[in-house]
Formats: sequence, structure tokens, C-alpha cells
Amino acid sequence: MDSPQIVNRLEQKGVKPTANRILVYRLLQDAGQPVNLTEMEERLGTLDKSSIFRVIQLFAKKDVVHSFIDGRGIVNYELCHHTDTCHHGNDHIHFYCETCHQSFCIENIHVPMVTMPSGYSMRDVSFVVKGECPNCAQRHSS
Amino acid sequence: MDSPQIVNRLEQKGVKPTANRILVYRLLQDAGQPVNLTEMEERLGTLDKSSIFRVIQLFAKKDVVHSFIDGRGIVNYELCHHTDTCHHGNDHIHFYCETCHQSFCIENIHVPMVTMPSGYSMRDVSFVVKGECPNCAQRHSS
DNA sequence: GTTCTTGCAAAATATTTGCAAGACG
DNA sequence: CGTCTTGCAAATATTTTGCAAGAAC
Repeated sequence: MDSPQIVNRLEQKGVKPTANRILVYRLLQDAGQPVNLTEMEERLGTLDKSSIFRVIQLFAKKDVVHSFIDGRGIVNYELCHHTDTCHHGNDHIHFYCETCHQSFCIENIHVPMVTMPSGYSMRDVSFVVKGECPNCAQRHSS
Repeated sequence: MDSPQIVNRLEQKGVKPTANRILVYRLLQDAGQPVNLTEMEERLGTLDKSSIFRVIQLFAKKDVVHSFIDGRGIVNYELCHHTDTCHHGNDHIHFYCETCHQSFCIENIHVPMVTMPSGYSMRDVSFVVKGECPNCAQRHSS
């Protein structure tokens, strides 16, 4: 996705496309997997942590990204690929590798439906599997 | 459960029953729902945070408690009710109330089985539903 | 020129460790 | 005595906010 397309995408979501926001969007896109604030800070050396934070907060509010808590308790962000304004949360499960501390989207496994006891409202769900990712498992055995 | 029974329980799990450990165990028992470190510190005014931390770390290692990350990214602990030494993780789902920030065990909903893509190992799972608990929902409507 | 955005600094929150004193056996 | 446990202080890590300067319109 080129810059003009990112601009379109952001405007579509009601976000004014500033330079920083385009940078953050591109980072999320290039990463291809969920990233946390510290990782974003490392990869965007020029941007201040708090600027990234405010961009990503805005993205979350405007449904440009989804966020979830990884297996360590750290917030991770990923682009929302849904069209238009989606107001749903996470629909697929995530995997957290306890060796390399990376998170992965398991897009083809949807979060199973559960029916909460009456009285509980359900605004979002989070299903995180912890273990070791294929990369790290291979490195171990070799 | 009285102190002698707590002592038995701890010894059964291979934990030497010191005064602090019995206090922490009783707190978890009385709470009846998952609690985090800060809550424990508040309720055990006399115990130092780091002492509680080391007790709860030991409990987790010895499978006296299970831990999970709540909807805010904060570690919560609950007693493990399984007999003997259990080496499984969490088997039921949790609910996190975004209003009162309390966590609840939904004991009668087991974490649904999922089959990860090949190459991923699966050591633990976490299924957290976020929303509003019955108490807070009622308070809203009244 | 008014509003929005950004960068720097620092506060707030949660977790974790170092170390010396004390308890226990 | 030697080991385990505890409390205090402080380090670390992550998230969040205050504020003033700068950019955008």
C-alpha cells in the first residue's frame, strides 16, 4: 500500500493523515504481525514514544487498529482489515511465543462463541494461546 | 478452611507454611475471586508488597494458584482447586469488568479447544471476556 | 489566530530485584 | 552456623499526562 492509499484509508476511517500517522500505519503494515509500543519506538527512531502512543490511541478509537493484551500483559496493536467502520473487537485468536516474545495472529481460528451467564455484558473477547512459535521450536531442536 | 487445613494444603503442595503464606492463602480464599498484587497489598496492610510478590510467585510455581492476565494487562491470581499437583493452566474463562475492574471466574465455561497450526506448541491458554459485570450493570440502570 | 499535533519531560502504575536483618531449624 | 524468609529501598518496564512550541487550516 503506497502513501496515497494509506491516506485514503485513514480518511475513510475519519483520521486526518499526518506524516507521523502515515509512518505508524506503514510500520504496522510492514510488520505483518502485532507490535507493541516499545517495538514501534525502536523501529521509528525519529518519533517520540508519546507521539506514537497518541497516534495508536487515536487509531484504536477510530478502528484503524485493534489492540489486545499479549501473554505478558503488554498491549499489542494490529491493523484492522475490515471495510468501513467496524465496531467489533478481535475476531481471531492470538499466539504469544514465550521464547521470542512475539505475538502472532492466527487469522484462521476465530474466537469460539461462548454464552455468558445472564447479567454479564460482552464488549470484547481475547483468546491468547501461549507456547513456542515454529521459529523458536526449530531453533531449539537444531 | 481453618489454618490447620491451610497448612495441610500448603504442605501437600510442597510449600513450607510460614505465617505470611498462610495469610496470603487465606486472603485468596476469602476473596472468592481473582485478585491482583495491589489488591492483596491493600488488604494485607502489614505485609510488604515484595513479600506478597514472592509468596505468590512461589504459589504459582508450586501450583497452589493459577495466574492470568486480566483485561487491563494486570496479573491476577486465584487458588487452584485441583487435587494434588496439577500442571495444567487455566481451564475456565475469565470475565473482566471494565467498570469496576474486577475479574471473575466463569467456572462453568471451559476454554474451548482449538487446534493450532502445526509447529506451534501450546503451553497455556487465556480466554478473557471484557464487558460489564451484573453488579455494575444494575447500578447503571438504577 | 484558533485548533490540532508533536516532542520533551516527567508522573503514574505494575512488576521485579539487591541487600541486610531476622527467623527457623 | 547455615539456609530460608522477610522488609525496605530502589530499579525496571510500560503506560499515560502536562505543557509549551510548532504545524495546519
